[in-house]
Amino acid sequence: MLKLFIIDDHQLIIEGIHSLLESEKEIEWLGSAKTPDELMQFLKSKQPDVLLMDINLPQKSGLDLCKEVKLKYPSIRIIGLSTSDQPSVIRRMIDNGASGYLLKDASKNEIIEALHIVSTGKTYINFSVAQVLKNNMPTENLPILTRREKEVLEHISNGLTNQEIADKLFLDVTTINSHRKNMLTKFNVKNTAALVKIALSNNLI
Amino acid sequence: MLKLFIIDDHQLIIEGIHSLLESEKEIEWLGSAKTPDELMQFLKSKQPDVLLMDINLPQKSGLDLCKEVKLKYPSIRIIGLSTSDQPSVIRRMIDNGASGYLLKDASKNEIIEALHIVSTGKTYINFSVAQVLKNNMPTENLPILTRREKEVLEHISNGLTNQEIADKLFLDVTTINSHRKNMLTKFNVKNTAALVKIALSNNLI
DNA sequence: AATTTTATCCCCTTAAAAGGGGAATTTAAG
DNA sequence: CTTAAATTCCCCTTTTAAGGGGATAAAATT
Repeated sequence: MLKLFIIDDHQLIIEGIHSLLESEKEIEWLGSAKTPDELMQFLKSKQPDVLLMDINLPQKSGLDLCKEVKLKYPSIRIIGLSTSDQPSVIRRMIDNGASGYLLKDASKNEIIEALHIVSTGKTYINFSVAQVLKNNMPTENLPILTRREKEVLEHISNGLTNQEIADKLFLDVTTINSHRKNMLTKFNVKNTAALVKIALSNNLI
Repeated sequence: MLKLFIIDDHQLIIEGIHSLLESEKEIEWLGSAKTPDELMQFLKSKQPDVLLMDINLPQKSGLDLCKEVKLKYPSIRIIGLSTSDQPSVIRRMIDNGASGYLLKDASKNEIIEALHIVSTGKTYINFSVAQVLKNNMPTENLPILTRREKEVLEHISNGLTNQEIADKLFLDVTTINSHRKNMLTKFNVKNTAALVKIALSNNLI
């Protein structure tokens, strides 16, 4: 009996997967959560064998949540679930302790297969996901934004100037300027417009 | 008996909804499509009463597809389905002939309710969608970018300076600067970072 | 045919960001 | 504990964008 729990902010997907797996005798549906808080609350009392996790959660990034869950409950296997097929995200998800990755265009059989493989401790990568990863092995090393940088970048993308951001965060203008320059260097771009574009199209903010 | 067809590029959602509605006796599942071509092919032979349509299709925008289907088969009721809750998209979807709109965080019951309401010719708007619309009634009229502006903005988002864009398009720097300033005015933002963000998150470039 | 939008070019001024350094303290990681 | 990374602050100069005007010709709409 494979105990399964799912976290996704979309009710439809939760119900859909539930309904899809209902007929599977060897899968036990432990329940679902729509927010990270709900999930962590549930895990206190009961732990699934496998956790299906949508990585595009509104409140918290799946990356962070994955790390958090793995830290507290190392025995839980996590399968990332998403529509996006950005290699960087997939790779980072695996780095953060996920045992597998499924795109939402997977079929019922693929999910079931993934659940079983993962529950035995192996890693499952969807075929199409594997393709994406393979084609991007050499390239695609996205810089990592620190917490502060992310915060600053968010304000930048909302049109605030260095001075305004500084006021808002109770910091010096030069500090904000430093962060800004650091990010430009990190991403190897030469102005804010390009920075915002890269960050947005990689879901970094 | 309500004949239902669904188009969505995600297998999981198709199967999920199918499984979800299987037990509903008054709903007849006609089938599903993953691409606009498949859909149009199917419609030649058979027409559903209600068509559930994901508006974030990779090939073609749901907006256009909706218009196309409605033109050829006016009797088919269309319900837009998406994760996004951008008021502009929802409104344009309705403008293009959709009879309803569901967010993917709707529940089973909401879907069933929507299907029935829509099939009688009425319009169904999800509660949360309605909220979004209401809060954006007066505002939310996205400016329209001209061909040239779009071209310039694309270069801006790639990090080119006015001078570089001017060189590339064989124009004067002041021209590019004019376009830039026009766009800032149009979108009511005060710098390029915010401009790029708005444009990207509304798929304008 | 008349009007509005688009696209182009021009002026000048100010504000802000980018570029190029350096350095001190926290905080996190090995 | 020791090292590395993150966060903070500072200097200075140059480049670029933003703000506030205006003008003209070509398209596109009405």
